[in-house]
Amino acid sequence: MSIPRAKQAPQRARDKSSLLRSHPLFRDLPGAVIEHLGSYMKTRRVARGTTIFSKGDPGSGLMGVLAGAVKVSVASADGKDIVLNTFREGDIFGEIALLDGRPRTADAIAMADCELIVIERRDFVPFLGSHPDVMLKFIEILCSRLRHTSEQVQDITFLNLPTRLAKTLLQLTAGEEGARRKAAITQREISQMIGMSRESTNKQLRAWAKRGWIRLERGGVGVTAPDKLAAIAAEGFDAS
Amino acid sequence: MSIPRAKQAPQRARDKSSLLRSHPLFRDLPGAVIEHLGSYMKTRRVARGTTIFSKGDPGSGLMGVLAGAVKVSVASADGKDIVLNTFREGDIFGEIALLDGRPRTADAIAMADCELIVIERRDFVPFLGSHPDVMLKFIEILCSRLRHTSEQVQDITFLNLPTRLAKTLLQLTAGEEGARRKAAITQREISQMIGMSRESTNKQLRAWAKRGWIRLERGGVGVTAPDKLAAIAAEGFDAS
DNA sequence: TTTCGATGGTGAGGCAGTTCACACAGCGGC
DNA sequence: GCCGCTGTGTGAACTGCCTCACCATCGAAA
Repeated sequence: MSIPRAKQAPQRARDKSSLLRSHPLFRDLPGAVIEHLGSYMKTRRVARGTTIFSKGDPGSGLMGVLAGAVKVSVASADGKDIVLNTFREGDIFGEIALLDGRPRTADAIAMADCELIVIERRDFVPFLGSHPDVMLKFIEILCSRLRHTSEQVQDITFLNLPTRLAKTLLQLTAGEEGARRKAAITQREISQMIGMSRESTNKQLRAWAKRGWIRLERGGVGVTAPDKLAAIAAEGFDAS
Repeated sequence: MSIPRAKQAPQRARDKSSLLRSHPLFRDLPGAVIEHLGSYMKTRRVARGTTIFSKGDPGSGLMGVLAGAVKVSVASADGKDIVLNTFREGDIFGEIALLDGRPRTADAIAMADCELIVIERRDFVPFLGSHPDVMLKFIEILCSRLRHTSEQVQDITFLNLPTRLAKTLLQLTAGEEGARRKAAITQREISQMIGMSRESTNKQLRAWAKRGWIRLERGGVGVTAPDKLAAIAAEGFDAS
């Protein structure tokens, strides 16, 4: 049984201004300002696999995820890929190019059918200049991104395959409980998130599946023994 | 012949308010504001090897380098170290904990005898709130940090030892020309910057020294053929 | 229905880099 | 002038992960 993907109509697609009102970035703003911003926003639907922006593009705007999931990754000369970050419903991304106006340094690709909002830099920057409180929120976001990326550097240099894989599986399925604890993602994408080869990743996944710690389906993974994975993620015990 | 280190009196130590006036972060501010900030600033001298702050510390302030050099690194459980960033004269660091008020996520260690300035968070945050232009500068800094750390992730996952080493040597000695092109740094520190073992790093360095591309001294490296290293850094050619 | 691309599964063999175990030289302190 | 620490140099053995070369299966498109 394979994991179903949102196809035509992404589920739980939320309204544009609903995202604005509920998002921590804008929650505290007066309604008139939200209206103002909303008028500058466009929405964009993209199918799974679509490239939303590419490395080297002039970084023109801020993106928000109304529905679906997006990965930000870079490709090496010889075809390898590494995922730098993933975003899902309610998240905002592409803020770096928005803020400093320099070209994008990575690709953004839809991991599922998505509905996105886009705010152009030329519309947003003037607004930002007159809203220091929003600037502060962006500073917070940038700080948390920096902490995240630093952690990724540490993980890559200090942890081995099983540890990184366990950690990533737990993150991917965080927030769900029991049998619902699953993620719709291909094994190739998982391998790119942990920076290992697809084959090695597959072998480790199978080993855990054999023990009943996870369930493998086409296009998805279910975590059945999060405690076992947590032990590996925390201690670095192998147990492959 | 070993590379001399600044001992008692760090060379070219600049005045506190001179740093402020000339630093891009504050350059455009009115003199009165600079005076105001200067009154909140303390200076701190630390010897090579001193821990300036540690992972887990409450992140209390912003640091600036008047003279010397600082590395920001993290240690793994089993004693390995990885350097996340290095700072030298005129640089500012520790801004993440300053801005979001969360604990430090890495250690800062003096790579040479240093003279630092410190501004406490409780003094700086109110100032920041009333100076949106300075907030914008910090946003720029954070963006460039993020780009730097992302590049580190890519380097670690895509490049091999010789390539990373060549790249790092060029960065370390950038700005100098000809025979002056050298860096005062131990091989252990280099190995921690590129995330490889000290032994492997040493072997690669020796191989290049034998070809006359670099000169090895106790506590330092001189680059004599930057073009050769650049070729390796760019193309990924080994030539070990 | 056939075909084809994307995904998942698996073993054999190779290699880059680690780990370990040294040895030796400079430099500061006493 | 000795001692001990830090920095460097080097080889042998080991190993985690990659690469390569397949095959099987599924789903969608033709």
